[in-house]
Amino acid sequence: MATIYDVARRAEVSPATVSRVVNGRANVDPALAERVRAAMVDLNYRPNAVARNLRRSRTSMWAVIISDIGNPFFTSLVRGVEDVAQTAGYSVVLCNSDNDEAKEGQYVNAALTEQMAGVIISPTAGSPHVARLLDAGVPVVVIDRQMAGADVDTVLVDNEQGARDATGHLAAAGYRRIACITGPRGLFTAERRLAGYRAALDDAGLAHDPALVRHADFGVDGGHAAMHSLLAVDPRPDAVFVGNNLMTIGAVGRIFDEGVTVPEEMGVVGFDDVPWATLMRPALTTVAQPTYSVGRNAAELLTDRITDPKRPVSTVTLPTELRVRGSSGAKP
Amino acid sequence: MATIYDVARRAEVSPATVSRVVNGRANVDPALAERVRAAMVDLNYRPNAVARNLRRSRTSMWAVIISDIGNPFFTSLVRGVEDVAQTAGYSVVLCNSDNDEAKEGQYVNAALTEQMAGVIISPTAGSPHVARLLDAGVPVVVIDRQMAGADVDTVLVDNEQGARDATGHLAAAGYRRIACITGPRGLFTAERRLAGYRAALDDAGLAHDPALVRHADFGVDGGHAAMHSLLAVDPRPDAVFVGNNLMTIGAVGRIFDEGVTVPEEMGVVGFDDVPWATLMRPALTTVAQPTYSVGRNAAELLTDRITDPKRPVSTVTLPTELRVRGSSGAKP
DNA sequence: GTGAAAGCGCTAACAC
DNA sequence: GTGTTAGCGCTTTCAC
Repeated sequence: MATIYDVARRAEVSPATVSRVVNGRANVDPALAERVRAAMVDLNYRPNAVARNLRRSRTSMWAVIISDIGNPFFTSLVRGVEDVAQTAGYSVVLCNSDNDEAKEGQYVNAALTEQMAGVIISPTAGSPHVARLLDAGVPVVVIDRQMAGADVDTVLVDNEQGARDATGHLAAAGYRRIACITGPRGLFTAERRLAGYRAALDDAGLAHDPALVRHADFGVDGGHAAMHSLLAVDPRPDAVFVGNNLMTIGAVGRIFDEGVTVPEEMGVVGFDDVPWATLMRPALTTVAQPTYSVGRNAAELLTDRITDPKRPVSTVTLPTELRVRGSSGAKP
Repeated sequence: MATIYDVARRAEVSPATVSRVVNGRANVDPALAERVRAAMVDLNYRPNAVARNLRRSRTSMWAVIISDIGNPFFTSLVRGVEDVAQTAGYSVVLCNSDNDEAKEGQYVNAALTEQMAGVIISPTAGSPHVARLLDAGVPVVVIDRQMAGADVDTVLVDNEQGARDATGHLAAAGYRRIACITGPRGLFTAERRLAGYRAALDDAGLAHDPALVRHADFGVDGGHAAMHSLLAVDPRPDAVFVGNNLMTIGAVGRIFDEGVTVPEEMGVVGFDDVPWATLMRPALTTVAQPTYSVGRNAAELLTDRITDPKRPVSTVTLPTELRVRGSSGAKP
């Protein structure tokens, strides 16, 4: 691998001049610059980013640590981050923590030891790792979760309002015993969505029946099991608001297994829009999250934070959008 | 940030000794080692990976460059890679090329300048970038595509056999005018799947009707448009084999739009299993790919290549599995 | 406008 | 078993 010295020798200039050309500094004689460029091509020179990073003691990479690479939520989020990163001159590396605190810790270590320029993270519940990044002075933006008491830039979606819209829509369609399957107790998004569900019941003057609320694990099987137990409640719920996309798969699967009809016997609204929502029969009504915007906003907050580490932290909350389809069609 | 010299001073040893302790070398007096560890904790010392990488002139990161982060195919593939990487002591960073050759080029540049220890890549069609990695001596494993004439370790799934199984299954179920929607012309996986479709028609003694073959873009809209035009063919096809998961969404959507019934008027089999296959009514018959295994195998080939750069290249081809569900139910 | 030279933080000979 | 020392390849003062 050719080094900057090889190029300098061949172009008969000093390494400093090569460096200036490589980095597009002015103050280089055009003739010299041309010679340098020719030498770089001849030698197939490629700057060694590791050496540069060491010398500058900073890198141009961002780590995006997400909790589940399989969740469509993160797909367009990553695109939003990438689009901003690219114009700002950063590369994005994705790290998949799989909702596992230990794995998350490893990636945080990597971000720290690799001197990443910034980190965007959707932390696992009660994660101690965000604090470690903050302590080390690494610019951080948290997405999708609010860190209790942490002084950190954050991008959220309005989970409560989204859940309230969804549940309110079911109530308006005539459903009266509306159940809720939400995520694990104590998890930020799960609690907010549950709160929105409750608020909507109040709005509609419907009674709260604790027997109609389930906490599951945000996974397919959890949704399936929760729906199984809800269908055994007497009197049976006539609608269900499911608090994320994967649990919706499980819940709807269970509803079909039991031969219960949608939307006549059971209205369904899911949180998170998914590409296949229109493929279900009836098509699935969902609360769509502005995932691309979440990514963009997080990336913009990160560039701002990198530019000015002292600026006050801010939290951006983005609205959801209810997409009404057949699964919540008016109760006959 | 504390350096190795700070730790050495505090522990009253040399930097070399600290380095030995950090890297778990033997040959260090336990008492000294203890002092060093204490000093590291006191100073909250964290080794600077950039400096280490420069000195060793290698890193412990792998780049996994995938063509579409939104495709479920890559989800468990990444898990397979990560599981192997972790035990081998590597970190995995994901790069999303979005099937864009320019973006892929950027990530290849990053892998090169950042001195990545290895690269696993699903290249865009006709990508020149794999050759650049190879030329630079970077260990590379190609997945999902066969690079014409390139001397590179490769992990594939048996696209042709999978398509043949799918189409043969439709024929066996009694469908007679079986259409095919495959990917872009010249794309490796698209061509192999088309070849498998044709082989199955031969197996079943069915005629080849060129009017029943479509090339689309492996996206939802492409599948939708292709199905739209297939439904206008007279006589209409009575079944369709769709060459990837996203196009299947579009194609099935179109079939429903037209009020055509599945599986009675139109049998459907898709390539790539998806989590929501069982949610469709009827549930979707698919050709499942062993995605996790693809990831594991690629990672294992990569470690082998890193260990022994001179070993002959190998290609691993993994079998698919036909998952029969309702959408291909016997034609009445 | 250009070059000489000093490190960034670490590891690995080599000497003791 | 431990310390000294010389770089890894680059950027950046500081002279000129």
